[in-house]
Amino acid sequence: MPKVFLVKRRNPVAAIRSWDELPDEERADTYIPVSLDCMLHYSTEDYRSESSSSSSESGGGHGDPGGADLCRLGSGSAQEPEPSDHLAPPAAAAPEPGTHEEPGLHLAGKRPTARSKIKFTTGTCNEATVYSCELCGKGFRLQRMLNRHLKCHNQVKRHLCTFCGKGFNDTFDLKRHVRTHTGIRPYKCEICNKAFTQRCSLESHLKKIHGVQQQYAYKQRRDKLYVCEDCGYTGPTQEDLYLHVNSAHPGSAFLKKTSKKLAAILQTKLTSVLQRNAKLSEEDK
DNA sequence: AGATGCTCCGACTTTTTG
DNA sequence: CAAAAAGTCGGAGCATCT
Repeated sequence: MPKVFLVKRRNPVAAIRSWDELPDEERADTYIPVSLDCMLHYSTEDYRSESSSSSSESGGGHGDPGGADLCRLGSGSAQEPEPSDHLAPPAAAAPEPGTHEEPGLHLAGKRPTARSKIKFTTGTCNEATVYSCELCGKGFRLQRMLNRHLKCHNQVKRHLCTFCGKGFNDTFDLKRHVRTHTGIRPYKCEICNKAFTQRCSLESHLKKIHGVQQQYAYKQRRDKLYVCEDCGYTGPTQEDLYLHVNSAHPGSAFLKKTSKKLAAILQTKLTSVLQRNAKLSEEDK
């Protein structure tokens, strides 16, 4: 099966550099507001049959599936996922794929074949409430986790790449993807200067090529890297990045997105720095 | 105030390409 | 086989809604 999601070429039409500047309706006209309907029409079997017959279209779009309506709520011990139940053949009422009018389905590609990697998270929380997915039986401790998981089953994706049109469920996924278009590679190997878009790629490179094993405890947070998605600049702190963007990319969406609280703090620091610099330059005269 | 949604990021993983 | 790209989940912070 050809790899359908690899970015091969840049869409010459897409000239918009920053997707964040787009309103929701433009960056994702395929977005379907939270509603149960779209998912009730979409059984697992439909999903699978579509997957198997999927064209070479890219990952296509998911949309908000409608949250808790699709979950079964129960205790962890009494509510084990029942995959066979969830994977049962589609209800007869289920429409032919593509027959129900789902806005944006024209853009929504077919989901790739179901992956084998299934992580069941219900096993360790017997006493806790578990929200389980009606489609695949996965369980989640938090409803918001289930809600997000449900997006994986949906064909409509909210976040579209302005370069190639590929859709993603998560803004971060889109951000990560866009780096393949912009060429920004924040993670550099200090030994050979080779750069990577993802930290795991760098760590894999370090281990396999240079035999350098990163010493991180399980789930230990690495030093966060603050990346300017406009030019690839990386800074050690958010303040550092803010200062950079403020001076180098005044119109950047990053500045608009920075929360007011944080922006106020950073702006105060920035102002004091500027004042100090001005004072120093005056003293030099 | 609590619930919920959105966003962000790390982490682990798989799949495909060259 | 290494690298690239992507799928997905855990967790957290913030904003908005009820």
